[in-house]
Amino acid sequence: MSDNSKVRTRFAPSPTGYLHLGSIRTALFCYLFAKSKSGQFVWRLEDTDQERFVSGAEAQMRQVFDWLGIAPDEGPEIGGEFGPYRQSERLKLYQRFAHELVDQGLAYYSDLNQAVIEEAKLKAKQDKRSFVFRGEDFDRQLGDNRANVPIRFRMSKVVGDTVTWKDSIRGEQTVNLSTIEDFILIKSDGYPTYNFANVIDDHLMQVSDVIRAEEFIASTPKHQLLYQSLGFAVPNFLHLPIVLGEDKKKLSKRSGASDLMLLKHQGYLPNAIVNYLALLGWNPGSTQEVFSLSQLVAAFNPKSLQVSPAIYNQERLDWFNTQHLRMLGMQELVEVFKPLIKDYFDPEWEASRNFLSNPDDIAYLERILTVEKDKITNPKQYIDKIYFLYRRPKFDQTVLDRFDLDKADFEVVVERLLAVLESNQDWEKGELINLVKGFIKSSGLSTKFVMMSLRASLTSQLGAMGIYDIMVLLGRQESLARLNQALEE
RNA sequence: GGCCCCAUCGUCUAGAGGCCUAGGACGCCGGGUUUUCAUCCCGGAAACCGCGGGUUCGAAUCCCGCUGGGGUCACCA
Repeated sequence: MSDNSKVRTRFAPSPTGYLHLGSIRTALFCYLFAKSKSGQFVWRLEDTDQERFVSGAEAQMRQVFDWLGIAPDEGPEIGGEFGPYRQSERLKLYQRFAHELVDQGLAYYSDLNQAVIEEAKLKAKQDKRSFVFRGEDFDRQLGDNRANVPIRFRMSKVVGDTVTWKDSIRGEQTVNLSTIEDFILIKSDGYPTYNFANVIDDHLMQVSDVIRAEEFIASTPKHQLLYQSLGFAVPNFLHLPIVLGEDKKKLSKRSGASDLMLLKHQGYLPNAIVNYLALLGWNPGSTQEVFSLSQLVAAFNPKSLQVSPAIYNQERLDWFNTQHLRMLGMQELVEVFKPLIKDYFDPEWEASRNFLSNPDDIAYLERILTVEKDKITNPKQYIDKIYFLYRRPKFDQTVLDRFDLDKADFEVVVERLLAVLESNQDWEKGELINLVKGFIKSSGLSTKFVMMSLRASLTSQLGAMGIYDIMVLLGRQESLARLNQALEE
């Protein structure tokens, strides 16, 4: 199946929970692979586990694709000529192929008691050897009632000693047949197992390249056997390395930012996440780091895919986010910040329910962002920094301690500063700079001390934005009020 | 434990026998710009290429062993 004109990849998650960064990266590579070859990217839902099914998971996945821009060409709800795309809606298909194998003697009904197998398994463990279940050892007569009886693949019918396949980035792989058990094709509830449904669907949906995570390498020999037995053409296989958390353990919900929607709420841009993920385990063959999705499609080459695991690193993601933040226009930037600001205020400030629905609020936000546009590196943290613009912070002795300012000196400066500033009506940036500079010069005080005093009075916090911008944004009345408040304390 | 996969700065990576006294990026440290914060700019430290053997005139690059890490051993995917 090396027909380049019909490249089709597929992302086939099970709806058992939220997609984490690792699986999203797998989806991304499937997408990039297909699109870089003008192929199709198919989304299939592997909902064959009735017990672990999580309703809402499918919708969440859809949301993720939409937000990231990794649009599947086919899938549940989306449709396509190879549907349905939910495995639970394809049960008859799997049954048909399973029965075909049974008729050929390549599979059999196996109603063996689970306890018997467990016992054999335990014994194998005691003997320090691996347990490989083969029906022959447990053969028994089956009555007429075959309902609720699982179907197993019959290994004894397979000819040869080994199975071999070629992984697109790992090379030739060989596994000894003796390590493969009579695995289950159809479960007793009539649903297919992953191993079986996967092969049937990839064939029926004409998938040319099976791109999935490393953890599936171990089950690939079973798939090979199935392709052979069913007489299906074998697609290309490519197993991606897994993504490890910062603790070097497999990425999980607990690894922090594994929930994409959480990242979204923290002001991370979809392009930044895509960019970061793409460069985690792949390189463009140049020193270029910043890419848009379409640039990634153009640059993508599976040959540069890494074969060893990569560790997720938030700081690097942050950097990519900054890069993509800088490329945004003002309107887009406002859209990023609107929900963040709203989230920040809503819980503590009832009156803010309507916050940002007022055009004045949007205009104010826009004024802030215009000043700060090229300085923001982390949206979520940034809100903390500019909080003082929205609400007057409490001023007390601890503020002075934080700034390492002497109380007596501080009061004298603020008092004199206040006199100078009050005399000014314009409150325009250039004028304020002249005023303060003039004051510094005539007073003979150090710039740092004066600026720090101003900063302490106006914001009560270290490190926000430039002083003059703060004064302008706050306005004359509020600025003077804060200076006065600092004096009273 | 069996089987399988992997191994270059803390992290993401370049490197497909001589271009490597190992390059880039994130982070970190130092300096400069900003008479304040941040941004930005410049510089620096950081991998004796996991270890040990080979092959070769020559190895991060090829081979073998070891060690370490990971995956997988379900009527889960």
